[in-house]
Amino acid sequence: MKEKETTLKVIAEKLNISITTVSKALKDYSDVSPKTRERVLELARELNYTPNSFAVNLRTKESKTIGLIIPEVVHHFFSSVINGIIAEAEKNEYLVIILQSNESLELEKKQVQLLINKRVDGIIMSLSNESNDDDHIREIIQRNIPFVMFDKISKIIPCSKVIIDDQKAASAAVEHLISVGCKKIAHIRGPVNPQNAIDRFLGYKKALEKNQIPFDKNLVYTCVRVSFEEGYAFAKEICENHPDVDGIFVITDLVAVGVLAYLNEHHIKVPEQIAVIGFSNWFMSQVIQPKLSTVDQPSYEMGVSAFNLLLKEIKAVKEEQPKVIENVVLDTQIIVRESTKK
Amino acid sequence: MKEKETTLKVIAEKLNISITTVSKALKDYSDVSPKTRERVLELARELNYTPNSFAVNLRTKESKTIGLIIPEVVHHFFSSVINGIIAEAEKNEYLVIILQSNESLELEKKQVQLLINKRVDGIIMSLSNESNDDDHIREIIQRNIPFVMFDKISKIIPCSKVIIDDQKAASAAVEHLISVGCKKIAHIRGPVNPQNAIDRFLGYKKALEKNQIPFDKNLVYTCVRVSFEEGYAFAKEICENHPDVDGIFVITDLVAVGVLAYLNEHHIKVPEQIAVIGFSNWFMSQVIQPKLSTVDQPSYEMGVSAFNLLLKEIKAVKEEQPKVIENVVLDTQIIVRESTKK
DNA sequence: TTTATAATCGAAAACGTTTTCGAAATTACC
DNA sequence: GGTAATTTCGAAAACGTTTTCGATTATAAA
Repeated sequence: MKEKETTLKVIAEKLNISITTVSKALKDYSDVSPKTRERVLELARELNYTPNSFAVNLRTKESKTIGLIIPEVVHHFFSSVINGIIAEAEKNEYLVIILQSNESLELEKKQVQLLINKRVDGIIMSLSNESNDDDHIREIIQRNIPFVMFDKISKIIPCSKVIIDDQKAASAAVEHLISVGCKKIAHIRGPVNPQNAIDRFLGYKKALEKNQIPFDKNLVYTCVRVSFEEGYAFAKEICENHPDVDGIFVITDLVAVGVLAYLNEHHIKVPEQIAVIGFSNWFMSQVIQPKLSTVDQPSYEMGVSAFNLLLKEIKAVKEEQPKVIENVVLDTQIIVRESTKK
Repeated sequence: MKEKETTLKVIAEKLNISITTVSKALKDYSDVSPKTRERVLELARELNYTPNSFAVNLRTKESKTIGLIIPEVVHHFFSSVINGIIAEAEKNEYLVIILQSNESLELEKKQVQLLINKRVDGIIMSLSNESNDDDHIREIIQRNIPFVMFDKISKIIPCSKVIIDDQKAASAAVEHLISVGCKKIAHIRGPVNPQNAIDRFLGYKKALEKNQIPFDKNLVYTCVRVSFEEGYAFAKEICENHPDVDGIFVITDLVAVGVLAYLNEHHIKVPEQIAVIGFSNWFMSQVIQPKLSTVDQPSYEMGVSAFNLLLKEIKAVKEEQPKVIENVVLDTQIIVRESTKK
């Protein structure tokens, strides 16, 4: 036999008072006498009462749950962001539903629909490489659902964003290569679509210009999958076709590690013959040989501020205040390790 | 002015039919005429109707949402498991709320409560290192909430589990070290509490016995935080106090990478002087120097079967069938790389 | 004692859906 | 035409909570 759930009703019946009073007692309303409040609290504790969140959701029209869509979970950067988001969410008594788009626009669209249908209180998102300012994103805005983008954003969508200054960071990385004596610097860039790949490429170009190094489009290699293997393959191409390249700026550490693997295997000295700098400061980068120089991106903090921006929007929407769009740009930092220490 | 939500009621009013009929039309009940069904479907599409999940949850007493508690998100193994779980969940139209215990029992307890209060349809969990068969776990069982444990499990909790045979896998790893000629093998083990650390230790011991190598408790080092730094420090201790050790079996790759870092820095040849084998096959292991031998643990598949076990339980509970406890033991595989290839 | 004020309570509606069961309308059959 | 069988519909209850507003009771003031 199943014991029945403890609801306001059973408490009310046992105490011979109304459901209303029970509810008020539990929520510290002022119009319930200390005596009855005490009796209610005690019985509630005894019967292990927990409010039925389904009913609360329906009544209050909020679920204290947010949705998070990211391209990949198994990814040092993204899992760190997740970490920041769920930590901050928990502090504020929010739960986080995580979905993974696998870099597929189609999946991403489905997932946005899922979250809208679930009526989450807000959505945090980093776009897939295929995605830009598409209808599904616009629908979120249109429905006035609190919405924050981070990292892989779309510039033209009007919403709060948490990013780094990719262009500036990339410039700094390339200037670091120049400062250690590199004269001919290749760039292994990310896919054509994502804004941060574009910005890092622009940063690369700008740093060259600033230092009177001619830009050569043949020295730019474009990743499709942003993988270890691509790094390996492009390193091979660079060495075979441009033996005078003495520095490589790579879109992200994972790819840079592929580059190092090729260079190591072919006994090309890093950094003496070719200096390499990555991006994102994956954990891996500090344990490989040679240790990889990189750009540190505050991933955990990104998660924290993305959640806090979202929370602000959630509150604003609840109080029917006008929406405030806020952009947070977090600082990056060049981490110099062996791969550029000439 | 806010346009009001599309509900069954507004559709019903516009078509001058009852809410009941609208609901039935949308859910393909047989007792609604093709004509009215068509009218309903069309208007629903036009008004972009999506059922209010809060109301559905309340009515059906299920939310198509499960909870997942793990010790750490930023962890190659766990993020792979997450990947498997949310992929499989999505196929079955479930969403996943993820919580991170940070290896803290106290946090874990809070989170279990959170999920119970949220009334998720089921819970998947990997215990924190501090946790064992505690009250909060028992409460899940007691409330008859579908529940599956994986990886870090408690042997005495009666519930479905997805694990590997840690003891067997550890034995195989140690026997592999023996097969390449190691005579004196140290073990850097995990914390005292978790079952898998215990089992791997037992596997280590058993492999020694089987090969007539005397067990020496001084060659066993116990991690507390299971970190890179501990690997580094224990490697130092081993080299300084037991210079004749020629093989090390390490609880997990992260720690093993710390070991390799120390050995590399001190020009101790791996595997010639000391062979090293890790556990879990983190991505990192194939890109460091020397490439790390390890035990491959099918993390993605673990996630998939954990979800499927949970789904079975959810269905069983819904149909009020007796609970079936099922244990899935997945295969592991020794991956031989440079760190043991003598 | 009467009246006014404050403290305490509860009825009822609402949130939006699902489902049961009976009523009404249509069709089939003779 | 009437009756029976079938199709189509809708009223209403239920899920469990929150909140408004009016009613009742106890206390204070006159």
